Amino acid sequence: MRQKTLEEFCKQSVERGGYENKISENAALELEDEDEAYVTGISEAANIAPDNLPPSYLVSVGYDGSRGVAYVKLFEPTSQRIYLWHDNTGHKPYLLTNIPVEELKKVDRIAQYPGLDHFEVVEKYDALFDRVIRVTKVVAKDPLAIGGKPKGSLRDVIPEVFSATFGKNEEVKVWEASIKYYQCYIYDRGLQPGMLYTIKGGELTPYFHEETERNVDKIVKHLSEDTPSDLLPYLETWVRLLEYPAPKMRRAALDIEVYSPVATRVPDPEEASQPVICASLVDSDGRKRVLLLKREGVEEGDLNLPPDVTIEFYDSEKDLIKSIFNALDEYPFVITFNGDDFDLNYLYHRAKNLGFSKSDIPIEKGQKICLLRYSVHIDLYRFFLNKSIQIYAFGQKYRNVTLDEVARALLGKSKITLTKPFSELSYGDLARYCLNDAKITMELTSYNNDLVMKLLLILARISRMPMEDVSRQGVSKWIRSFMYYEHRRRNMLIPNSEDIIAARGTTVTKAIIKGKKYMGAIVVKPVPGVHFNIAVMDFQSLYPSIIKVYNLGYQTVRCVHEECKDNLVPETTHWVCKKHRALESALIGSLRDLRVKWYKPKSKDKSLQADQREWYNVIQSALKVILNASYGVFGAEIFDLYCPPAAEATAAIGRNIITLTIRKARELGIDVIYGDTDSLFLKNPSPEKIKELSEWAEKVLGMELDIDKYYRYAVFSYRKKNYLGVLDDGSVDVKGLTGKKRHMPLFIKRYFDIIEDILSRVKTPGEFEIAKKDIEGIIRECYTKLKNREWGDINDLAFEVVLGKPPEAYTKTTPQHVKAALMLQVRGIELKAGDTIRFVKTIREPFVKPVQLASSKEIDVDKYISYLRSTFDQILDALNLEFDEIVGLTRLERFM
DNA sequence: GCGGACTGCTTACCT
DNA sequence: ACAGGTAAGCAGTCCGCG
Repeated sequence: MRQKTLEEFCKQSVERGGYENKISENAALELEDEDEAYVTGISEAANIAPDNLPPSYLVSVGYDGSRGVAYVKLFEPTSQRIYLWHDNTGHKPYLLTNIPVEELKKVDRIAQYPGLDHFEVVEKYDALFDRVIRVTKVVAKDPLAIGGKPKGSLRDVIPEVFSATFGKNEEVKVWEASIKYYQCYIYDRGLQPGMLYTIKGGELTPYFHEETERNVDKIVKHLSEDTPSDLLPYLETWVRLLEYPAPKMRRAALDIEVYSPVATRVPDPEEASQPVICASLVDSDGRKRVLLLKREGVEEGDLNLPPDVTIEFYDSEKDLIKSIFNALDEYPFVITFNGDDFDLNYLYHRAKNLGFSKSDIPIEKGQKICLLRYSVHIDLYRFFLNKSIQIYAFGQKYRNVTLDEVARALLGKSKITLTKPFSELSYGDLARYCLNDAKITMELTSYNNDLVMKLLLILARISRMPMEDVSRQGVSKWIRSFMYYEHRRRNMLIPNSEDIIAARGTTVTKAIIKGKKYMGAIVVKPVPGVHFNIAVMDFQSLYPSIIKVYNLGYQTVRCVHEECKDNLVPETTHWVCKKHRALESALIGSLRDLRVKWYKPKSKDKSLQADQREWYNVIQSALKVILNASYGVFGAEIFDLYCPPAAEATAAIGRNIITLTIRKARELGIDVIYGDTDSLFLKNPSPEKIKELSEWAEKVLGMELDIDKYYRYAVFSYRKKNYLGVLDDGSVDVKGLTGKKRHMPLFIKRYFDIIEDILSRVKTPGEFEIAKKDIEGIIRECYTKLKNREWGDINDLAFEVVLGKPPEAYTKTTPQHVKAALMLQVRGIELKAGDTIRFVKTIREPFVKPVQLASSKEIDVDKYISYLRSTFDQILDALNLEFDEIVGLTRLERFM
């Protein structure tokens, strides 16, 4: 019998659109006419996964407190529904300790502990000391007995009881007691979030798709030649996780508006004292609903919304909220922008205030998050706030994480600007505003062929985390999670952070920057001037490569074996194990190889179909996000496998590699113009020389050194991290130059852009001389305009600087933007960390003013001219031009 | 009391 | 709440100065 292809699943789901639940959906629609008791959402029984459930994606795992077991959420792509499956294997939470069972049994506080289940003796591999140890597994009836109770869970009680008596010879140890129970469940059962499962005889059973499996084999085989053989099993695991396609994920975006008596105040969701007056639901099938609360004295306004929008009026707020709740139960995925903090939080408390019973509220409120009982809630605010996502997945396209700015950057759409407070809006205006928010929220998950949803799925797979968690947590948690998973898979003890520090010590090099822990990368002093024909070479993911090739990890750096101590890391006193492969090295190394050798090339492979290429591009971006952070986490205290010597060794080897490579290049007679961390800028190298250098790197260093790009020419001053390069197609890379920085006044930026444009047209050294004259002219023009105070809009002179903390928190110094911020605050404008302050330079104390308060007369022209000078000097230096000479001419001219 | 040399703080950037 | 290195500008401090 032929299996359906996964694409067929997905297509089918689109066609049938998940309309299997017509009954409850209609019930929700008919609410208005019902006088009866509320129709509740789907009953839980309807959501229990039946036997032989069609292949379904495991999207979430949690703990059901009332049943005292773990549960999983399975997303069935044909019906587009979520099914729940509760654990029936008897898995229980536990911790590990070095206190023997007999000792534990002697103490009533432990032996009689209410939540205690039983003790076991287990063996674990202790990677820090390369030995197998016997530890006690303390098994509990519920997760709170292990950790998290304010009064003292077992993880606190055990050290408390034994530290006095036991502490003389050996320290009391408790391990693995701070892992969330549902993560523990994922690890122990080897579950793969984001992958396919079915239910067989009541058991949660992985589902393998033959065609995809064959594909996995093919890819692994293809890559097996140049992968170290011990990494092959890792490669295969990753490839399987990445190759299974993503389903179509039916979802609704929700946005609510709340009445507010004070126009400038957003009502506090914890109090929820004001009514919900509007809600919008926009779903992935294009359905759009606006739910409005009827209120006294509200104008109708223009209620002519597009024909695909359904407007529903509710006499009672309770009915309106009930209607929202029904939808929340229906959709497998619910999308919000800041729903954790506001929308769902507000609805939760508002429903409670209105007397909803617990079972009528589908929202499960945590400390800082809001989850849903039968769906997966994705709060896009949390996801887009993630720095790694912001930088590496979206290339810094947005800066501030607001719905408006993210939507502008990614979709080219924006929020509707309101001229009146919510309380004064007509139904029509309110509906339009709210609907627009829900629409762009939805679109943030659907643009680029559901990029964001696919990214979340892939990240859930790699990290082994529920989709809810992966969307809310940072990259260090993702990395920790897949590393913990691997510990459990290999029956390795997960060390405590202090165990790693105690066993491996700290760093031995001195950082260049005060306050940093160890020395980082090398930046080569550039050769100033204009250089034609520059080849930029770089090492493909240098740090992950080093971790792979040099076997770095907490287990291997400064290992316990005498015989490894001669395997030294350059410039340090650290050595690396020669006997065992570090877990980090295996996991990160295999991920790196996959990205470099498979997913990145495939994402650009024109012989593939567009949607396949797109899918591979999602995968390679996800890998990029993780790989980019993989070295950093070693050196981050907040990372649970923090290992400073491992981070230091990575950077030290990196310095060694770039240094050796520069030396080799020079030996080959190539001029190295510049280099930073993992890159080399080579002047006019012949293809043969490039090849030779690359082969040398491969052979001697075991590193892949490739051409990244060619610059027609590049402009360097003496400054590091500061250059301009013109590519063959005339596009320009500007790196680090002040004229491009975010905070610079638009007036200066505009002239900088003109110069950039002039430079982009230069093709030959000859053309350069003409360009120079043009540049001089532009600078003169800019200077004259300033001198004559002809800047037009004063806003164009504003510096835009972001507050790193609230204005009051600057105690050591008061920078200029803070001075301006304080002036605004005096006027009753509240400011917080992350707000951008727009200010101009003025002639009188304190020499700054927020633009809003400044007039053109008080502008300090000389200050701006000195900024002009320093900004353009970065380019003029390289062109052998002098700012003063250029503008001096004009002064002469003016006197003549 | 004031200017110059210096250090420190802060932001924005690069890899 | 991944790392360190660099540029730039301003704030604040110290020291010398008969």
